[in-house]
Amino acid sequence: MKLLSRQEEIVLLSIWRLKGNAYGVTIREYISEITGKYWSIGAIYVPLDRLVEKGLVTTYLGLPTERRGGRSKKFYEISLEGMKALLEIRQMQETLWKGFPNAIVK
Amino acid sequence: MKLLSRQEEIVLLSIWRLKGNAYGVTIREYISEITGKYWSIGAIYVPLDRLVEKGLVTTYLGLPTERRGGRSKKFYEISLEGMKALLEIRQMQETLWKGFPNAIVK
DNA sequence: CAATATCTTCTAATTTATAGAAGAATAGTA
DNA sequence: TACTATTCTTCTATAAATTAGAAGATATTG
Repeated sequence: MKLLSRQEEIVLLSIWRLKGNAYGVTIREYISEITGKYWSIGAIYVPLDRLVEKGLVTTYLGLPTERRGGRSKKFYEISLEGMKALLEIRQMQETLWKGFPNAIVK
Repeated sequence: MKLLSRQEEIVLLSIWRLKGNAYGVTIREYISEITGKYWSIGAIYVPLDRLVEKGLVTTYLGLPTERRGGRSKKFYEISLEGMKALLEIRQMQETLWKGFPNAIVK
């Protein structure tokens, strides 16, 4: 299996953390918050679509809520494959980062 | 500053771990070993060049050795900027991964 | 119905990643 | 010296991922 890209990792972990409330808008908000950077709409939906295509996440449509407006929310969930991909990348990261200092020592 | 890409992270950490012995060939070997995957020559040198261009690593040429063959080795070192970029990405990762399980629980 | 709000789809442009042929430099050997 | 084997990097082309945001869809409110 190919390694997860950076953006795939971030998006997957966001879905995991948002639990049953992971859809485009909340994922984008969460990622902006964590990274402190601006993320365009496409920067969220494009990798989401790819993750679905690869089978790392699944989706289901939400029902109308009491809040005004919007198409049906498209909720995302991590599949078993997605969890495995995350575990794999974490293992690699732990190997790579082992022993790396917590601050810059000159 | 933009986030490090996956490949930039891997390459930077490889340089860090290889200390004074980080040049194209050893970096490629190390990354293959860590990831268990095949990496083409370009997959190493292209991101290396970009890291130099961005100022995250510096280079110096090695002198001929007793071993046969080859152009001068081009050694790589992480710059202060590079270390900062690594610390930044690690902090983000720790936030993202916090609480993630060690195994898949159904 | 018009106005407003919330969400997703789509597509184009930019940046990264991936592959490997070609070229360069050095040492060994006849 | 000439030639062969070896080790490394440069270069360039293609594929894939990232990024941006206009458009369109759907819902509520007045």
